[in-house]
Amino acid sequence: MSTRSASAGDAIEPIAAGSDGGAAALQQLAGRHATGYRSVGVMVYDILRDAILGGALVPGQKLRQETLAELIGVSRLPVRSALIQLEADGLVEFHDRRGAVVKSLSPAQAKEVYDIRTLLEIEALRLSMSEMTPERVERLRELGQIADEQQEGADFVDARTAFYAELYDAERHPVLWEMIEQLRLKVGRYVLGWRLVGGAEHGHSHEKLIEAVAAGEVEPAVTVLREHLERVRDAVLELLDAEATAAEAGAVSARRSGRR
Amino acid sequence: MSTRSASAGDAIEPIAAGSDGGAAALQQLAGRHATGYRSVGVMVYDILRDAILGGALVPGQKLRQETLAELIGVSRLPVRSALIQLEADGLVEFHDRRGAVVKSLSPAQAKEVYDIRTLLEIEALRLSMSEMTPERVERLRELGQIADEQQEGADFVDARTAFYAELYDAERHPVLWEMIEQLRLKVGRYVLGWRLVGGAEHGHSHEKLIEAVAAGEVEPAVTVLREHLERVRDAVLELLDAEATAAEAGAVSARRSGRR
DNA sequence: ATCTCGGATACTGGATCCAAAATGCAACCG
DNA sequence: CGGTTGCATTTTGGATCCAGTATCCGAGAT
Repeated sequence: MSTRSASAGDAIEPIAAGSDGGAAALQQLAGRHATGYRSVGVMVYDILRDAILGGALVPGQKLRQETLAELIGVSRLPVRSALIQLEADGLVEFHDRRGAVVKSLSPAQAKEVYDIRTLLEIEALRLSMSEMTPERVERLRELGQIADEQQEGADFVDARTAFYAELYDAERHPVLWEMIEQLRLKVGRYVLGWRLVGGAEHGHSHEKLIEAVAAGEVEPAVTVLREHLERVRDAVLELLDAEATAAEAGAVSARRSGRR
Repeated sequence: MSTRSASAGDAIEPIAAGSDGGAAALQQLAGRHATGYRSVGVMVYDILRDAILGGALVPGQKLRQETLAELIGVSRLPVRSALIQLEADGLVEFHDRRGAVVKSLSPAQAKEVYDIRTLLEIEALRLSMSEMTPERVERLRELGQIADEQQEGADFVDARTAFYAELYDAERHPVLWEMIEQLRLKVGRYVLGWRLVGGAEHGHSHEKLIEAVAAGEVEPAVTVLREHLERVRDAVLELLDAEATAAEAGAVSARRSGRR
């Protein structure tokens, strides 16, 4: 039940989050998700996804199917299903016969993600504003309010998602919305980290955006959105650099203290 | 060959091509892919992907795991893996306890796909052209030549993919390239159908595009690309309309002939 | 003493087996 | 005669079991 046998495999672990590799956090996540799921596979998917996004499983960490299965309390099979889905989402990576690891994002890739998001989200905003209604503006205000109140990981993500789904009119543009969601997922883990550091004055741009949208002023709204994305992008890139240096330092200290 | 004859004969027929639902074509595909795969799961994925793109499995068709497993000659487990991956690609759709069906694209969604592709591919072209080299132009000419020679289903897709990967500098922009690939996959099945109907004068725009790229004329190249995508989009939308009406007629005839 | 080769161990990937849920048919009741 | 409910069949989804392969450690040879 515990992770005693896991110590053998920890040697390769490049970035050590904790000594347990996030096992405790993973079990807590499993507990939160335990209630009333239709299929175990998607439950495991949600758990692992939240674990990666929440930082319990860090980039580069190897994911042993049996360990994960035991921690969550299911068989290895739904774990495999979940890992396959996560691979398609770009969150984990399979090495041929050596299992799966949490995929890490290079700074260049992160920049790409935000540049594409800028392109797509501005397009989505333009399309959405061309068919804006007072009802949607009202709903947008509510959702923005809710989003700003949430502080915690999973709820925060959900609230923000709901807000942007309404802003971009996800109903009417499902493919575009799906693309945007995919990109947001790829950087989700880093955005959460950023939120914890310096996302306080964040709500202000939300408000400016909503007001521009409500007034029907397309170009100002686009500008606010673009600047917001650029600000987040720069923050994420900064955080990535910090992590890279930290990983370097961690590798050095691990080499010193670790097995020869 | 096998895929071509299958799609040529039954391309218009939307549901249940014959009574076997593309079983024969699927078995032949399985034979082609049978040699030397590292993992059975990805083999099944490739087979099913080619089957859907080639038209052997038509939109709306239900995919029974056991049937597919028997046809390909493997167990149900790798079939499940493949179906999960295909779901992530947006090619199939899971209904809760009722199995998977081949996803169909509504005309509105197809239009979305092409609008987003226009956005992304023009961006990719601009980025790529800002760092174009004579070597890449040369390679582009070769790949364009190869692509125009291929007529058959799978090779045709591969050749085109290689060409665009070089054109958009996929190496240097992996995320952007992945997005474009995803979108191309979603409409792949319809593009193949279109290719068979009226894609003859298609190579000409390729040449114009290459020449503009070689000359470093960005805006002309962008225009050629945009017009090309719009032309393909319109053709696909036309084909989708034709399929929709054919489906209607097919449903009527099936009702007349009496199902059981 | 170090490098290489061979065996043992452990992990992933696949197959078979089992249970749970949904659908369709049939029978019974209103 | 029609509707509703219950049972049986079908099919997905999960667990356990098995085999192939890669990694790691130790022993032997140079």
